[in-house]
Amino acid sequence: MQLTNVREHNLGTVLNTLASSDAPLSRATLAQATGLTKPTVSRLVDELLAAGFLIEHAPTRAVGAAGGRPSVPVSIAQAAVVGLGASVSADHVAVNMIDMRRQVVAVAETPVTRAPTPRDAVVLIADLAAELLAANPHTRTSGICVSVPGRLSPDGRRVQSAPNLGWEDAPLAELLETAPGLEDLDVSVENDARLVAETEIVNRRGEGFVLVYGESGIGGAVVVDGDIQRGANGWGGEIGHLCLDPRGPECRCGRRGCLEAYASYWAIAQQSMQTGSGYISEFFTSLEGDAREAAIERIGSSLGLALSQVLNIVDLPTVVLGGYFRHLAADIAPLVNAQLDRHALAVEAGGVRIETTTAAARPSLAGAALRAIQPVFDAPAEWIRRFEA
Amino acid sequence: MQLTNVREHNLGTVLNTLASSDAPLSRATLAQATGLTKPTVSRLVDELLAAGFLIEHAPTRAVGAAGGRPSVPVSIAQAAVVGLGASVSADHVAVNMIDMRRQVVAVAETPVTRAPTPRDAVVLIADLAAELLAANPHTRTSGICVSVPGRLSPDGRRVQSAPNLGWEDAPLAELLETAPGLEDLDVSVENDARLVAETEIVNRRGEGFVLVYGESGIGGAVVVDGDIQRGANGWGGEIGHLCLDPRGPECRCGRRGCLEAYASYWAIAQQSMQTGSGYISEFFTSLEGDAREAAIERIGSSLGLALSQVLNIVDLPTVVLGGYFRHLAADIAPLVNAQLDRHALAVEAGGVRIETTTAAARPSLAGAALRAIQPVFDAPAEWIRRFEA
DNA sequence: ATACTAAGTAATTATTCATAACTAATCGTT
DNA sequence: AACGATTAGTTATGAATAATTACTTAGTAT
Repeated sequence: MQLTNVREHNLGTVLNTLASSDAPLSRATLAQATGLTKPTVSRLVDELLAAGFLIEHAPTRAVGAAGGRPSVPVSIAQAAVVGLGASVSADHVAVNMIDMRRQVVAVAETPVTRAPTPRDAVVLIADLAAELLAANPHTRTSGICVSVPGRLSPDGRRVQSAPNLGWEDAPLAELLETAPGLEDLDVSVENDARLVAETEIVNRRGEGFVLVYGESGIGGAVVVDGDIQRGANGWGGEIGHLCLDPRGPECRCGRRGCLEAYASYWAIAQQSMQTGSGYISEFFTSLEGDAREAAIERIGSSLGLALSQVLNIVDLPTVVLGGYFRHLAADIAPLVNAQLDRHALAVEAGGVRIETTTAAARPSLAGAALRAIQPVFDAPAEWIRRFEA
Repeated sequence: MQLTNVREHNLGTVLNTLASSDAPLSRATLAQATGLTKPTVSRLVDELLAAGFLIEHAPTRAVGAAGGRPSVPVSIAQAAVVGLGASVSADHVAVNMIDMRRQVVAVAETPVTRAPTPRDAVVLIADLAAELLAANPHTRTSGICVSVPGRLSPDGRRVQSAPNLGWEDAPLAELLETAPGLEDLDVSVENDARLVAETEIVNRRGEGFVLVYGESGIGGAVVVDGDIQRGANGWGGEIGHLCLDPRGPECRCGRRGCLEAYASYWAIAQQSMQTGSGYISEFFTSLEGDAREAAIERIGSSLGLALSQVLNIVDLPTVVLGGYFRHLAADIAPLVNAQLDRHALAVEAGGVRIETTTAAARPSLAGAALRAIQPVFDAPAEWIRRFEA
């Protein structure tokens, strides 16, 4: 432990404590929450105020007590720093901007007629980013994170495969770093399901969960203590290819009996003999009658079995349904629960809650921007230095 | 981060760096390995030397270089502190002693004719511990950890159920703490499979793995970055009750198609119509001909399928087979690999290594003692104070 | 002998948080 | 209105720790 890191660590603690609090907090409350002493917190808060990362509010009188000096609540300043998120899909490219309150302040989008090449996608992203930055001229920007519906290399610099975009081994991080207008930004790339998980981590304040995300395929993430489990090759949480039955239906991946072969968009479309309009969520809302019944049954029970397996291995209290599973949640939850009751150990103890993603719209885009700005919370001193220079 | 903790942290870093090195290290090497400066390391090493936690060796000349002052290697002193491990099973109670080199220095054992009650087990453990401590009078002891073949409460103080011992909701930690002779020791209780994992963590230097441990049931552990994943209710890594087939054979736990219902001792014994001598490893070595073939086939393929599921969720590079699986490893490995090839994503990238537990004998007992002494490595300053007082 | 190299030590400095005492601001009671 | 009680926040001082810099030590190579 370098002594230099202690202040960095403590500044981060203060900032993160404020970030995960709904209301502004006083220095005294912060001291109690962080375990640091009042003078220490005072110093740290002053430093963050000077950097423009925090703002002071009007003094408020003590809560229920008899007297006492009014406290001066501080909270995170919106405009101090922003992060950019981007997402690429077969029909549009979008970029958004998030402030340090973790609220989206701007979105820009370009529709495309067919899936862009990696190079085209980067150009579109750079243009949209420039547009957003021009419209908000006085902000300092930490970085940009791009959400991709596909699998990444373990180092996160290449997109190994994104079937929906037709990408194979695309050096996306490198393209982004050299794109005009993005030179000064920290660049990262991440899988869309993982970024939905990032949004959930923020909204759930670090409690562990298993995310299942239905889009073109079925993605997922396992989150323990606020950290996404990546594993040795970056495939941690790839719930879509859990084997439910070795003699089950064939999957796109060439294996047999994967969850995707039961509960994915293409599997259900195939099963119900419908072509699908191309828009996944529309497809599911368009299903009616017996076809809908059958799809619900198939999705609910296969998902329940897969989740039983996941929960027996990682033992987490919450399952979060995202993507089109979110829209079907009310219908599939009883079926999922029935399977969990039958197969999951965790049900005997604390039980398992089935919930849906908390973000209203574009959770992976929101997650991308969150990922872009998170470093500022983790190492404020470094960013204070960078923005001064 | 309290400033007080910095030294504690750095002492721990130095001690753990030395512990995970085969050879003694010089102060200069330690400085490089830990990222601390030479003067700082010098101070920390001197402190640990004064406490008797380290010893200096004779100076050795520089390795391949042209000249230079000879370095003075230091290494961990064996006798500084010992930890006690204990294990309880249906036919014996054992206690061992491990030094800070993490080597077993003494073992004592009492056979029993039938499974002891919790109270009797504690008496036997305390007697054996007293015996070992009396035979090694000049050592300071950190604590004792007891290995139990059963499921613990989330706080680790009660044995919720241990079918082999006939225990139900036994307050083992409390009984141990009040046992005569153990008053001054830190007491803990842990599941046997988890303690086998603890041994593997030490021997594998923190690389992640999945452990499958076959004894009376099938236990397991998932280890990521040197940490055993426990989960919300303490059931993380309970691979034995993964569901391989919802319509599969009935399991002891009341569910259907659990791995245990295919690959456990009792399932195989049932299948092969043999009574079993009572000793599990003897049972498997006694199997011959078709019965053995069938058992291998059944164990290998079910284990392979279960491991495929685990690895798709946690994506780790190594599977470690323990307990009776260890003895069958050569035979079942091809079958396991065949299933992994068919169902596990990880095989496509780095591949998965199938290995066996590294400890020669009694891995759970060794793990118990390791667990007992580990706190000394993590917070040396605290123990230096405790031993001074 | 001399130069060179690397290990380890010593003295000083800088950074940081902890402690304790103090000031500030408000409420309630007398 | 005066006073005490209460809580927030600041100031001054102190203690702990690692970083920096320069130095000494003990060898090898020429």
